[in-house]
Amino acid sequence: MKLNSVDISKTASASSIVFEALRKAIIEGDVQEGEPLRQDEIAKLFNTSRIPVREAISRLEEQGLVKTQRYKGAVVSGLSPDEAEEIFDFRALIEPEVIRRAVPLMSPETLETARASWAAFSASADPMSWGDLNRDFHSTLYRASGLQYHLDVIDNAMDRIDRYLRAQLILSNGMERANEEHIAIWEACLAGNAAQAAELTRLHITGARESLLQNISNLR
Amino acid sequence: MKLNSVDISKTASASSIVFEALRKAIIEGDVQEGEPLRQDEIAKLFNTSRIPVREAISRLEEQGLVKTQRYKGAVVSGLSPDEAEEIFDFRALIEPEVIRRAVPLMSPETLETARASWAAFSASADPMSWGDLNRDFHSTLYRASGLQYHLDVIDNAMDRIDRYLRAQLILSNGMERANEEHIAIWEACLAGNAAQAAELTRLHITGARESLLQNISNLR
DNA sequence: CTATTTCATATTGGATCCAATTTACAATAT
DNA sequence: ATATTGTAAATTGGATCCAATATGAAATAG
Repeated sequence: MKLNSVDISKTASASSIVFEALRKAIIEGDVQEGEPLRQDEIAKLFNTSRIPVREAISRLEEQGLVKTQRYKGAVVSGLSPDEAEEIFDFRALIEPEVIRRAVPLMSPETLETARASWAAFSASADPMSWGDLNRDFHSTLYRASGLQYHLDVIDNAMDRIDRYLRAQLILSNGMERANEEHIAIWEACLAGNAAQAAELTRLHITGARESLLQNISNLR
Repeated sequence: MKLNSVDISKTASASSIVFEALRKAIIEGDVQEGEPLRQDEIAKLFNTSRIPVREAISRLEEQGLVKTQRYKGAVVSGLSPDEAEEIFDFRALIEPEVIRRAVPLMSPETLETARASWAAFSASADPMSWGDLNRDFHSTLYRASGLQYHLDVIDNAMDRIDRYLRAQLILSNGMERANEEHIAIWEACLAGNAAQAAELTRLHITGARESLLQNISNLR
């Protein structure tokens, strides 16, 4: 029998749909930090009951994206400058190592996909899409490493600072600079120079950190 | 007014109690990998309804400790040798850096607490407590860094391999070796030699990884 | 006897209802 | 007027009930 099949067991539950939507809204800054998440309100928005909403919120808390207090509810958690700096330090430690191990494993398809990402990033005039394209570029390269745990951890770290990174891309010509650095990283990957790709990635991250810290007063 | 007060808002909800208990049972290996978590059964054990159990399970899934399939339920997730190796690699990357930054910040109290941990570890004849004392020793030292995000990430990584680490301590005289290495790390910290503490920590982790990989067939 | 098809049971996902707690505000006393 | 107390609305945590799905055994057709 020939037939386009989908694995029904993988269809999303209400709670995952709510979780993904809230996660996206939080990391993109659509709900401000400190803003409370009202279960009833969210349940109505998704035309569901509060049960899946509560499951979604407890998952968000486990990811560090919200903080809850008993009988008071959940608020979107923000980051102090120190906390943001710490997460940039963390990324600067782990991402260079991941790309270093990824370079020898990169297929032509990987490099082509990454090239398409930075090309789209470079060409896009829409600041709202910069964040996504930036993440696509890096995660495409990292994925070649096959280091799933590292990738998950990086994703969580990115989620926590996504808002600040987007702000940083808009401010202070961050986007132009990121673009040049992306091209340099990509060329190092293409050349198979793992050490250089790692070092450029490290500088890319510490550079973004410095730029963000300088601008942090503007963001508050 | 003078009165021994407790912050009632911090009293645990049913779902956190269930979450903590399941987490402990899983990382210590009291529930085997692959074993299903029946909501009803757990709810009865804790004399509660399935609602807090489900919240607990969804949090465990977010931590990677269980995997759930829609309408089929949750099973304790195991690690392939490759996955375990990856997590050791991850630890070998991040923990040396954390201790390196912690050393200059260690107070006499920190060093004393850590000393007490390795002394208890060294003196304990009970294999079941080795895992806890081992974690206490390292986390006491790491905590001095004040790097909360790093500490959280390390805790998650430790949770994922805790079972294997415990097994490894029992097998192949892992405990004696760990003990000697703990003392060496502690002495480097006492001497304020951050670089050495970092390198010894790295060797401590990669050594445990090698030993575990050699024994991994025995564990399955 | 084997393969397929009911069909009953077990289990999970979600909706609705109730209890516990917080919050905002009016009422009261000093 | 100000501080305290009482009260009602809002909100969350949990229990119970119902619906959707999976599982496994009995029934049935070949």
